[in-house]
Amino acid sequence: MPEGPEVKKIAHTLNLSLKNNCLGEIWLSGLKLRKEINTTMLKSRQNITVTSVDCYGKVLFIHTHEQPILMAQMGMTGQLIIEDQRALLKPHTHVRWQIKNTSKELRYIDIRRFGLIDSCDEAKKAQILSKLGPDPFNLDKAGVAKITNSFKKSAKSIKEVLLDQKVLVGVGNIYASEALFNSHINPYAKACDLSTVQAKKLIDSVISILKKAFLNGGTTFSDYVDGDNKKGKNQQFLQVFKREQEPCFICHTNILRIKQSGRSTFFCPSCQEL
DNA sequence: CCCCTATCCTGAGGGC
DNA sequence: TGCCCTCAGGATAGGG
Repeated sequence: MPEGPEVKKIAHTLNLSLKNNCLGEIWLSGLKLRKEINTTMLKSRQNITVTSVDCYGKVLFIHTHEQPILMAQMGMTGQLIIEDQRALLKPHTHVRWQIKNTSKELRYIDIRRFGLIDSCDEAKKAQILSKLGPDPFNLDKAGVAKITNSFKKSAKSIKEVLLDQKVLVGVGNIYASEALFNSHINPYAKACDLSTVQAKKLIDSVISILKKAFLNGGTTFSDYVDGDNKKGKNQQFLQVFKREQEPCFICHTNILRIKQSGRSTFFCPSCQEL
């Protein structure tokens, strides 16, 4: 569910409430997520102080005084929230960490169980990051060149390439459609056919759209909430996503929905002519 | 190597 | 009311 801006917002809010706090007793539902949770590892992580929470793309890291680092991926419906110990448990709560010397706990909730709770040491983390593309939230010239180069090497549609976390991180199904609309690029266009100017414009659109989404607290359609259980506001500002058969805000042509690799893409056939 | 599909899950919503 | 279908913000294994 959450894309880059949402995960970044979760990391940001969790960092504020977890930093310098100690994760205490842990409770597990016992159900399997995308992969089996390593119970032994998690139990060995009890009574460890959190130093910071951050993320790279859609992967969230809870750093602690000792390794390994806790790692979370939210999949489609994952939530990582701080709640009062006595607050009613949401259905599908799978992991709870008591936060020592407070009345709060950290909870992982995941309806569809496509997420992951795992751990890694610094070496494994570096290995994971090395397989991922540049981060639009922190892009330098080399990063832009790397992304442009990936576009040039792919005959797949630009929409599909934007979703590939090896090309760049943080773009999911919502922001792929939004970025293509913003840069007037047709989602069917082959990535390798983009001109240098188009590629540059698209990368700029991705950066501004992800940053704006983060500042708006993320996009909430059904489940997404940040670490404080707060919904986002960015859904109010979407231009094409989930607007099938509604008029384009620019030219009033009806927005179309198509399928690419089994996933919906929304675009304006007039503003984004092939 | 690339490309495509099926798959992991639950729940909401539409048509009949 | 219920049943069956499609759809959903992600990522990966496995076949061709």
